[in-house]
Amino acid sequence: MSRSSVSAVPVDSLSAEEARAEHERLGEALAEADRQYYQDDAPTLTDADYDALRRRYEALEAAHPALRTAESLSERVGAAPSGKFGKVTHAVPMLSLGNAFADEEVTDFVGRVRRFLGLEADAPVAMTAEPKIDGLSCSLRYVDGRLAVAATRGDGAVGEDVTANIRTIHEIPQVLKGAPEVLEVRGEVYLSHEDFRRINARQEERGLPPFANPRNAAAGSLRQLDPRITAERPLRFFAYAWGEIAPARPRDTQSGMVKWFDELGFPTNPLTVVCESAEELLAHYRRIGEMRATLGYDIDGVVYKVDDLALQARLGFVSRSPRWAIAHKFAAEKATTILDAIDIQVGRTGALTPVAKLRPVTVGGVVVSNATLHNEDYIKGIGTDGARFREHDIRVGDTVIVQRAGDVIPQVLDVVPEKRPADARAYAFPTTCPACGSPAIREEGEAVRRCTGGFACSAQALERLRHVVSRRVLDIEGLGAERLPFFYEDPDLPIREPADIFTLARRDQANLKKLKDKEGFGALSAKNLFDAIEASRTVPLDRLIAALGIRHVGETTARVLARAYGTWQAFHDAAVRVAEGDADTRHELDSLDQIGDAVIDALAAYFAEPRNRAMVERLVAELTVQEAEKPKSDTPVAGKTVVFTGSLEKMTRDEAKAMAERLGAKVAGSVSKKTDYVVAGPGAGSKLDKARDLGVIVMTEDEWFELVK
DNA sequence: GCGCCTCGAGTTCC
DNA sequence: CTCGAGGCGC
Repeated sequence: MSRSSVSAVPVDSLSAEEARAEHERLGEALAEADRQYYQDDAPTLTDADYDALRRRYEALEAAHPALRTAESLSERVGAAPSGKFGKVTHAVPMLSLGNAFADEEVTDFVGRVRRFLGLEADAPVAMTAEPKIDGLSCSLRYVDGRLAVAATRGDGAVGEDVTANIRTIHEIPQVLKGAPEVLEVRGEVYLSHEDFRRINARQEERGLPPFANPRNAAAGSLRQLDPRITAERPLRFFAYAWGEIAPARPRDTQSGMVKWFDELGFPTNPLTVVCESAEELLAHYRRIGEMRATLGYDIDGVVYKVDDLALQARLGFVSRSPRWAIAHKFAAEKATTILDAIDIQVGRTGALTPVAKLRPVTVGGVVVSNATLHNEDYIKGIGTDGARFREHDIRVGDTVIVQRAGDVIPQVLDVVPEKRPADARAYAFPTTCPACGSPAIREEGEAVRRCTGGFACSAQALERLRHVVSRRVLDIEGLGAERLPFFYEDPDLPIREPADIFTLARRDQANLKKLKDKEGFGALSAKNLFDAIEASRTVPLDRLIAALGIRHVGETTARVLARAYGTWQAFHDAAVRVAEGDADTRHELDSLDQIGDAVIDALAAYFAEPRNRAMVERLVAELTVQEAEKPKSDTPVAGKTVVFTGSLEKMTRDEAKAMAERLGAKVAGSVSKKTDYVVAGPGAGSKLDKARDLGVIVMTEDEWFELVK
């Protein structure tokens, strides 16, 4: 049999061994064909032959699910960055939006915007309202009017290069007339209901499994390695946002920008309107809700944005999402099913989290079989659920109501008491760790029960490693949740602590290249893994601090610490000092924004433990740590610590803080001997007195503006 | 001391 | 995405 011919033996009549052999052979042939097609640009197979191979390969996996491993080609195509799509760093990050479900949250949002801007409670603020399309967000970069790069959202900072696939979308112009030198248009790629049905019919004709919903089909189509497949899928696009624009943005409102996109030839959503109050926004929300079923494409809510771009700039961002926009989601679809069991998972901090194992049920187009139960009290029904007191206690065997929160995360909402089996017993939450058997205790006043096993608990160790390699921390491609347990257990090349990741290649050399001979590993995947690890060896200080996994020190707090200390050595020394009980250092940390006793205690406890310190030393010895992005140093207030107090009249407190930080100053909450300036509005009290006692410079808002001008 | 806001730590499915 | 809790303003 030649490599490119396809066996006619029905896949389900093959033995497991025969199937495995054929699967492997086809995988190699397909990989080779891909290489020729993409790299050498010289295909040796016709499209039809390639498709036949591919279909046989997938049919084998369908009949023999054991073949569908992380190494499988079909997994590599829809899954995480496979190395086949290039990475694209967004010039301006693509952020996510905050959510609202109840009308009240929308009113709150509008109130928050007004308050932040210092407007009267009933002052009109122009806001746009537009349907929230349920597809994939994409950023299209045009240089000199030609489509240059198209990227998926990714983690918001770095996405995947899907330019070739985007070029197959007819609705997206390849060339723009009268566009600025650089223009990034952002919007949603989606599939209409009609086209979705057509694609699924074709999938079935070809004996392939149908897509669960239009969004999955759109995602699968956009992330095809083969643009010829994408071209068969009539994807559509709506433009609603932008990234970099140079030399200048031509309009000064959100609605004006969308109109401009329309003039440039992009599809824009016809249901976009400008409103002036929360009531008008809600009225439009209801109008769109009524039209939902007849729109012909999926939407999952309505997005509201402050229209004036100057106001958007003043409002700025909160951590990951803009303060000037919110997504008002439609109520999630609910379903009932039976709770078969309650599993306990152990997190990296030792937290025991109960997970509901459900009789599989379709909710919102996806089959759900697991759902979080949050904690011990949630199962008992202690506490409140919004306005209403929860009275359920959740028992194994119960019929439960499930929804996908924000249409994503499955959640057990309630039980149906009438359907409770007579023999159902109240759930007894374990008091020992299911992984290591150590006692699991609940601290006074805490909701979570934690395993006390610490270093002895393998579940915790594994979760800590998982945290280290995760995307928001060291982001090591090819060493994800799937592979880590395999390395953790491995007798030859174990990864038991973070430093082990970076010594892996060395140890492998010493062991005569064992990795590539391991099951599921080839020479290529071993090399890819080593390359990814090498690429992560240089880390920004904030990510390193986040990687330590200190309680209460996540992404944001790590960044605060990194900026405050600048270098690993400075941070490390401060942490050691505070662990030794140094009061000055404690005070210095306390003066940092958002850092208080709980964070300092956690930091001190971590560095007081010799095993942690040794582990960290070993890790840092393997890394090149980049100094933290220096705050601006060329402004009059750079490096100074400022405290705002009293009622500010020229700017809101948040604006004042954002402004000072932009200029490289640190904003502290309380006055200390480290404070350089106190900016006092009318009605300032004890902080002003303290500033005078300490001889700190006190100024008015006007004097502050004069200083920073 | 209370209440608001933000962050961290947990979670699912593709 | 949600919940709980820390930080901080009032």
